[in-house]
Amino acid sequence: MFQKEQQLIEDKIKEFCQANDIALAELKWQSIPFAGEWGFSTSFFQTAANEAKRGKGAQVPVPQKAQEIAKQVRGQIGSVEGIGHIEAVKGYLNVYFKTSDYARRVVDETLASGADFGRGAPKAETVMVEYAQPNTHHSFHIGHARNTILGESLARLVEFAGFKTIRASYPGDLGLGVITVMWIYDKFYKGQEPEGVHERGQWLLKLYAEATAMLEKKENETPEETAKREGYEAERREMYRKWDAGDPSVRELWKTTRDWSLEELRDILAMLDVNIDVWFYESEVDEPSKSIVDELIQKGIAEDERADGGPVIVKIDEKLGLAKEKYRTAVVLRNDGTSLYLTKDLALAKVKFEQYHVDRSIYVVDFRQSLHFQQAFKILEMWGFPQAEKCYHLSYGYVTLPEGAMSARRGRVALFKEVYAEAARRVLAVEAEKSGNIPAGEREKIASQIGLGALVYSMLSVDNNKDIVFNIDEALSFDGRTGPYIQNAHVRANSILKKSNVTSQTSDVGRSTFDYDLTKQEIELIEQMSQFPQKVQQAAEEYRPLVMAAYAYELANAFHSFYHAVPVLQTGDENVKTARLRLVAAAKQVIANALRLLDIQAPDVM
RNA sequence: GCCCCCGUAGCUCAAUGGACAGAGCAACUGCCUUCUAAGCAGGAGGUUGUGGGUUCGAAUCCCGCCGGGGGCGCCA
Repeated sequence: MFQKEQQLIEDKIKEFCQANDIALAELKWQSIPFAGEWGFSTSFFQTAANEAKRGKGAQVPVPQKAQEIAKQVRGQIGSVEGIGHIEAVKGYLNVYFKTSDYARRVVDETLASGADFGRGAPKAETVMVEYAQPNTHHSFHIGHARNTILGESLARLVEFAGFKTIRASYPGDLGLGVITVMWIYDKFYKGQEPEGVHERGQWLLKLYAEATAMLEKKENETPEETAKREGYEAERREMYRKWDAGDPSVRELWKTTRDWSLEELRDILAMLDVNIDVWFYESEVDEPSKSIVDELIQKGIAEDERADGGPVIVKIDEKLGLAKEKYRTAVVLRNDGTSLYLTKDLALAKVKFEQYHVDRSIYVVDFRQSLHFQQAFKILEMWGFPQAEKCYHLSYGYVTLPEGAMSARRGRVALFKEVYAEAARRVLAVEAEKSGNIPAGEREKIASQIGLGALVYSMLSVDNNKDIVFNIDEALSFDGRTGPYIQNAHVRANSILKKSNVTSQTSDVGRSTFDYDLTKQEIELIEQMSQFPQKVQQAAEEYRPLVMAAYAYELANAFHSFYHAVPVLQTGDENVKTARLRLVAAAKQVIANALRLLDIQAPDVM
């Protein structure tokens, strides 16, 4: 936001150092950690170290030398438009803005840009973010929710940072797990169908758990039990074979049950305000992936061991001549000719780049699949796929329950839908006592916004590579560093504006000059607001919604402090009141923008 | 055996080469006849798992060790 001044000073520093034969290191600008005044700073430690290496002032310790240089530089800069004063402290050069100018610029720019405040300049690249890849014939649990929330927030960040963005979902609609559910349904539950989208979806999960129990080898099985289990297993394999061969009745059963799951998935994505642009399905890349395997065999990359009862494999390490195992050997086709997860990802990459013309492809998938993606991307490279290096696996930690890993087979899962309902229930209980003024009809909607805000924030305020132990009381907490805390700041800002008959949309409350003595709370708030654009870029570049989540809290925190300490409507001075109203409108806007990037709703009342 | 991730306050997490390692929760002290107390203000809490190394400077980078988790030929 203040590149012009920064550039000007940078030029002056360079000029000075050149004239005085000082080996200036690259200038890294950062904000000054102390609150109270705005500015930016740079240090001269590296430059001082450079000088020491050249034998100049070798006796002087680096920090002291850095301070000397900072002092000299400071003396040379003179006055710069918009800059109040400049200090040399502890080896740093601190450049301070004129308070009233800075405040006015931040507030004016925020109100002028509105929902676009912080948006990055358009960039030429198109980025595809693939997330929301639950398996069908299961139900959507809290682990899928983390994946979806992370992917959605990332997509919003990348898009807002200026990239053309395509959101892709890739449900796993085939494989042994899917067939397992179909097998038990066909054998024991044929014709049954629970009422309700979610009931039906969740029922399939129960069938899966039941089927797995039947098919699992038990200790101390009687010969009869073993025979029965082996019979079931043969039936399941046979069904898979029939699916693969395109048997009409099996395909029909598959289509029906698959739709049940997909309906549930679409409903959940709507709750999360996720709008997928492109739907890929494993079943659609199944056939194309097999021809890729043929090609791999022809090119001598893959080895076909099917004649000896083996699968088709790629000995990646061996082909690359690696001494240590790294990529290992990957199976790309079963001995019965059916494809695998890995096989399908080869075909999917091709579709993404060739059909959708993306420049970069991000796969949001938990860290346990790291080897899978390393293998997939490496095989693509060996195959001669030029965009292999543009594929990036965004790995994140997985979600477990306090009692251990979630397990669909054991029926030990925290279903998203149930957590969501519980969240809304808890908010409603709080609303009953605190929000008497909200009409009953509106309360429910707000309750789900706040409840979801808590849940979403708890997922995004942990860095990607950290596992989450899902504790419902912590995830749905409304106090402290939480989603509702940030939403509440938005609500309070709105409350002031409402009482003054000003909204952020009609921000026309007259011009303001901020030429009075600003309180430290106002200064801190404006400081936070001004950082939003760079936080957007950082979060998008690092693929880390956490950066935005942490920022949103800091911003809300600054607003709450301001709200408490600084009167707005009660201010006597009209000029001050006008300026503060504009500040509140601007702050509300930035909070809303930040929440939007986190896929959290910003209600006006709560 | 090989590879990946994690280890920071009692607990959950920030800080990714720079200024005194910061928040929240829990516990403690104050603040609602004043724009919503889902809030604010304050004190307390640390040998950043451990031993070396690189650097003017390391929670951060490199090597070793310890502890926890995950992955490693026909699951997804």
